[in-house]
Amino acid sequence: MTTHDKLMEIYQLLFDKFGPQHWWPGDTTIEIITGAILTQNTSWTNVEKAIKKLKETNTLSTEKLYQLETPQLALLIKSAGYYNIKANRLKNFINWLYENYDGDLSNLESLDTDSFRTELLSIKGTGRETADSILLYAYDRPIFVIDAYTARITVRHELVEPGADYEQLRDFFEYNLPQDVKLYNEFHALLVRLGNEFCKPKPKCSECPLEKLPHKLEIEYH
DNA sequence: GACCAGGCACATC
DNA sequence: GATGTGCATGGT
Repeated sequence: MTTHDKLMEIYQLLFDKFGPQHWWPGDTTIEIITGAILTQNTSWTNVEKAIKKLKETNTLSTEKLYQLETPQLALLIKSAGYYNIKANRLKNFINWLYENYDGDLSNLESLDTDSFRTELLSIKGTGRETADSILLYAYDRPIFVIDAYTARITVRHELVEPGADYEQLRDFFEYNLPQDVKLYNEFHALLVRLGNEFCKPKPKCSECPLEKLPHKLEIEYH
């Protein structure tokens, strides 16, 4: 059995169990980007409250976010946690957009994926997962997003070595799967769903849809 | 009350 | 390059 087959078996089990996840859970490009920054090390339910607040106050647009003072923005996104840092990070992105791309998110569409990723990573507060989430979920680029759940699941199932870093994990998925935006989108969303419900630090393997696949529990991702 | 959550930058060695 | 720390709310 090839690694590709193992990954597709996992994908099929997850899809059969959970069905389509309809990611990213947001309508507009700026909503996806905002969500990607706000969800850093934070549960989505907390982010939802912050997004709701931004919508209620009509501030979830590039123009309004650009006009808002950082302390005002921090208050609006309070429920997402780390709100001072995240207000700065969101402003960093918006300021970068205005300084380099005329404040227009559609001007980013013409970038090739490699330069796009490099540029995103140059913004303070936009790390690899945030950049890759924006590339895949806001701009349909074939980048496989890695997060703590994805790392934990693949390590526990002994698909990668413990201690594999972000780029090694991303290479692993992209090398062993076809370059398919729809697949990357759904697969990562399903892995997060699995992580949320079963593959916790203290796992619930007896109810897990991957229960019958080989796995170990003592391995943890860092 | 402890533990966890869809990271990231920065300091220090 | 590897490791440790601050950042903070809200659900279980």
